[in-house]
Amino acid sequence: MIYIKDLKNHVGETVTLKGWLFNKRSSGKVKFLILRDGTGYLQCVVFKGNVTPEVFELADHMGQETSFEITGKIKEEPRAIGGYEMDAVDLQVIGKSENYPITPKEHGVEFLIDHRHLWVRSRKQYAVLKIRHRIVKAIRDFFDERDFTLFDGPIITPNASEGTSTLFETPYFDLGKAYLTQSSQLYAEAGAMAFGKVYTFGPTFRAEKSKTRRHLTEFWMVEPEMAFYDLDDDMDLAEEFLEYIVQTVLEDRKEELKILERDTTKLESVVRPFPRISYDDAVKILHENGRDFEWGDDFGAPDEATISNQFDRPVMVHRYPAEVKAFYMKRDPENPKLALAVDVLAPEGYGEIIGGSQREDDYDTLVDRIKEHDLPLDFFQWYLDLRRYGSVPHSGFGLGLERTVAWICGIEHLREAIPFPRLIYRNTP
RNA sequence: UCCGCGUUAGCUCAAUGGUAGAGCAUUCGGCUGUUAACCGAAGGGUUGUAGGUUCAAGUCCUACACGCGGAGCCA
Repeated sequence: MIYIKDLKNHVGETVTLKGWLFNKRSSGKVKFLILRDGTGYLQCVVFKGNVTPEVFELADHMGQETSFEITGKIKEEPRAIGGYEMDAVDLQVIGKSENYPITPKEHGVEFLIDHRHLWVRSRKQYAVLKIRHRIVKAIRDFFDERDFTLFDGPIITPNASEGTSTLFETPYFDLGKAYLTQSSQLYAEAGAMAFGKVYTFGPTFRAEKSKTRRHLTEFWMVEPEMAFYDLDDDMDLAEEFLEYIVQTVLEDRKEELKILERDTTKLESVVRPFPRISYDDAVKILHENGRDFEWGDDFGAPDEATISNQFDRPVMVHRYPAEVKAFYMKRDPENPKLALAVDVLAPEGYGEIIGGSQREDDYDTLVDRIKEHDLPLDFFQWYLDLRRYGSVPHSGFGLGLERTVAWICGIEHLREAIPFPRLIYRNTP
């Protein structure tokens, strides 16, 4: 099987390619069929004199997205998309396509999501999902090369790590209710005590009634967890990690970034060191920019945008008021009102892409925190075991895959960053 | 849950309260180098639903449904 991406090795040869009709133009006795095969696009030229009358007639009646097999000689052609072109001598339809809904003109969001199963064939969606795949591979490579062990958490969980209000619920045989995971972090902590450095990578589920371009009910998250790392070590890793992902995509997915018309200078500046500012500094920035903000609150989306707009690369905001953060985060020994937490805010208003912290490693303190948050102590006995048997300082963070994809691709909405988005009012197709 | 905007041809959108149109798609015709090709023609509508005001409603009013954007919450 020969694919379009490999045509540079077949110049001058007569080859047979298989794919779908992306677009078609004609001019009297010459027809241009744009073939799409999942690896690229190729303009196939059908001259009336080069093919049988039947084939020429057939070329005229193929609808958009018809699947077909075409044979012809490959030549270099700077005028054509991709730089190569085929002079066709034969053509065969594999599966016909009539009245394909997604035409080469503009469409609205609702229509496109209704046809998501077809929309992924479009050039821009194709580019986004190719980049998503490269990001996933970069994530795995990064941790694998640094001696992290993949240690996935369960999807079905018995309890909430931070309360049950935002969880999807499902009946579970005689045990009553179970929930879909909203984070594998607690399980990753168990892994870190076994393997030293681990990461989990999988889908997570949030039943939050968020109806914005930055939210999905099902999204993918990668969560590294490291024994003997403090908050500074955690931030060092997060910054190296983001630089690696962005620079890898810049290097490896130039073609796709071009299709997306991404301003790559905004990505080229994503190199270490990233600015690190405390929550207090961030509040100062908000006040200097005329925002009404009270110390102790968590940042809203417009606040995050104001902060991240001060910098040309991701900014790490650390040491948040403990009250707005999760129970498992360790307090700052120098100021017990603060949690040793860090959020990484992406540039260009893409918001929080990483949330992390140093974890509470003291048994008694953790028990107090669980009680303060009115969480059921019974459920956390296994988690407390990690503090009973050889507890160590440890840290980790979670990176939202779709937000990272959206940021790197420069797309408006998270729904385009995953093949089949799940939103509060949509679970089809 | 709250706030704002929207719903007209298969799609994207027009239409002072007065005969519902255009581009794309489709079908037919023309063109030997097109790049979202172009040119000509044809078909295609219970204007989201239910009421109301008016001589007259796509347009004004009310309710509902659905969609989009945002807030809160979060990755």
